[in-house]
Amino acid sequence: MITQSLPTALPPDTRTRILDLAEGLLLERGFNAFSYQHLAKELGVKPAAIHYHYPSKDDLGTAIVARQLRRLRKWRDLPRVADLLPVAQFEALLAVYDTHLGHERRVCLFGALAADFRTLPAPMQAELRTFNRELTEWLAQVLAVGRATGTLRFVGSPAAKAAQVLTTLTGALQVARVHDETPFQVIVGQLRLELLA
Amino acid sequence: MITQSLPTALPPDTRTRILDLAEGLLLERGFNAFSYQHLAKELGVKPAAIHYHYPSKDDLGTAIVARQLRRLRKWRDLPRVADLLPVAQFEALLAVYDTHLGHERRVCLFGALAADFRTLPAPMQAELRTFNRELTEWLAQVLAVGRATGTLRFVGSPAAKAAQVLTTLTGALQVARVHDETPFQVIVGQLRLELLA
DNA sequence: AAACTTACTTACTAGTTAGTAAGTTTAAAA
DNA sequence: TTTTAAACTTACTAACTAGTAAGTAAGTTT
Repeated sequence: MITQSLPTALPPDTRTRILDLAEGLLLERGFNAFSYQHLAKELGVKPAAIHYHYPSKDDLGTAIVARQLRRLRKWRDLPRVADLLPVAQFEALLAVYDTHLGHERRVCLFGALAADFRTLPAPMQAELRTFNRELTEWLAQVLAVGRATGTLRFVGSPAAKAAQVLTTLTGALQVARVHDETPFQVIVGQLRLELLA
Repeated sequence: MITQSLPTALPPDTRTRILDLAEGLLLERGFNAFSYQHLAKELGVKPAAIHYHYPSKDDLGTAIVARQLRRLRKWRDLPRVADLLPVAQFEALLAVYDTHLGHERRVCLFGALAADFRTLPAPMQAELRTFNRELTEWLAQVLAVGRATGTLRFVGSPAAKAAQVLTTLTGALQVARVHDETPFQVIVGQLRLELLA
């Protein structure tokens, strides 16, 4: 047996460890609920080390959103996603949201930042708008093809339905945080019931 | 013409002015984005005056949610709401969310607090859960009667549909904040299209 | 008139925040 | 071998945070 080595999972450097931890805290507790001190203590470095990699908290926040945007584009264009039939693409999207539940009931990026949106630095706002726009456009396309091929069923425009479905998923993760996983499963079940032809 | 005097709109006392301002800031910028200093400066009093009325920020936050819960119950039981037909009750609910758009594009209480939920004091968490549960139960009843009388149309259980619709409305106000009012109108239009028989 | 209450202000504490400047260690490059 | 650059630590600042304690002025009750 040959040792698997592509892609090699290198031990993440400090820069990445900061980003991972900050992203986790953002999605679990909100952007204003963690500080450079928290990050530093958890990572076993001094706060100034965080400033070395991300001079300001604005830079750190923007880096988090920018990375999520890169991930979205990469995921969307992956053959194992792009080549699926619309129904399977929709299920793949639901699986992503379902994953959040298993990770400390994280909300999605959009749901984590929307309420505090006006307190965010402008570059972060811009990245988040792009993130939401591209995801909505992708889903609209999936829905359009799905309806055209008779595997997905809905009334109205694909764009409107996409906006509605994504908004519902964002909210469903928030409800899961406030109560428990049950309402999330109920809401996703309702979405499937309505959409799958 | 007789001067209208019931209920008299007294100039609000400091206690109420604090609550009103804090609620506005909560819904416009998030719970962690305002301080006793902000409140005091805006109201022309000293921070200690706020502490006199609401000893801790936890107390203030809990008072905001508790008042919203009282308002919900009062609204729901108002004759001009309780006596409406289901379709009109649903439209009355949509009107409430629409009102938020006109007020600096405020999100709803639930949408403002869900992301930061774990950082909130326990009494605030409890009040918010009750708020969401009662609102969902109310809408489930409205939907059940609406479908039974043939004026509302949906598949699945009324409870599941109610959870889905409220979650969508919460998210729609958040999307409106991040982008503009357009996606909110699009999503609400989609809801009407699907639900109104 | 005396006692008490309400609604504050003044003055303070202790802790946290983001952020900076200067120095140190380590390893790679010239 | 010297130089250079990356990745930090140490030590600090200025501003802000919630919260407290003591005092005060005005009105209410007894």
